[in-house]
Amino acid sequence: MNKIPVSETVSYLISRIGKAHRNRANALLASLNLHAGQELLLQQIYQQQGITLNELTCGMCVSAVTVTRTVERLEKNGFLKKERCQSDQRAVRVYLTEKGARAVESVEQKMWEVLERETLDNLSMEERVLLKRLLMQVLSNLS
Amino acid sequence: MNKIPVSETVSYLISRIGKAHRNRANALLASLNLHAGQELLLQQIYQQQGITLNELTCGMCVSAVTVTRTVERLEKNGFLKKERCQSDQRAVRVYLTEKGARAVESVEQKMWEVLERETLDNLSMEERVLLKRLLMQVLSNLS
DNA sequence: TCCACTTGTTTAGCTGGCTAATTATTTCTA
DNA sequence: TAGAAATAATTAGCCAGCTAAACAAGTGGA
Repeated sequence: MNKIPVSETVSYLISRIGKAHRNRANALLASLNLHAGQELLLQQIYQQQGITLNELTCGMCVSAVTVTRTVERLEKNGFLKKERCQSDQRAVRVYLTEKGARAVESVEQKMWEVLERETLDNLSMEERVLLKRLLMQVLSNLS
Repeated sequence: MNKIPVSETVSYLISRIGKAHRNRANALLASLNLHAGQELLLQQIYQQQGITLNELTCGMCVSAVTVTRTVERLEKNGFLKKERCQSDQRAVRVYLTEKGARAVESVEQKMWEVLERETLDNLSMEERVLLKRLLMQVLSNLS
């Protein structure tokens, strides 16, 4: 039962990769005046205009508080508009503005594609497929 | 050149895993009144009593500001003590208190081992070795 | 119908991360 | 040796995440 040091564990690797990956995403988003958390949210609204905050909360695996505040800042910066739901006055629906829609469209080019290319650099096709399969199992383990 | 949706990329998987992993680490640390960022810092001090804030900054791949504030909070909660360096009055050296040392020792049992076991659940030995190798390449790509 | 419960959102207050700018000290160099 | 440059830490102010607690609106049952 010879223990391996923490710095040699897969868990430690994951925490380092998570940070490096987020840092890189933020750097790529900086030119669009967006942050990583904001981008995922805009993307969801892009796919479903009029989505409610509660639906955003579920879809992003993030607390409702975080959604409220992120939406608030994105509205202040002109990326989206809020509107209270007619049929259920508790709920708030959000819609992308033109600025918001343009941002989502250019992010795919400027961030996700670059990030994916950089992440998978130096890996063969077989290794990429394998990595994806293993990571899906890890995500399932942690969820 | 048929594009795959963002939600099918390895990058997206990594961001989801990063969050799930951090959440699980925080949950395991909660009983010790620690957060994930604080633990890594205490661990470094444990390995090198009297380490300076600047050395901590380099070792953790984190900004100097974050180190200053995390150290401040950990000192307030009695996990460590600060002391100005004699030979270089600019630098600050930090030392674990007994409480801090006990915390580091129990974290290894209560967090890292559990986290590693959960992370690698349902993977064979060969898959674990492979996953580690692939993740080391990814980390290298992103650093 | 009215009260209890559930649901959607928000407020308050915390940690963790960042950049930019400031302060204090050391080091280097003209 | 005096002044410029580099280094270590801090302050101010931002975004992202969280829990706990409050509030408002809908739902259901006695």
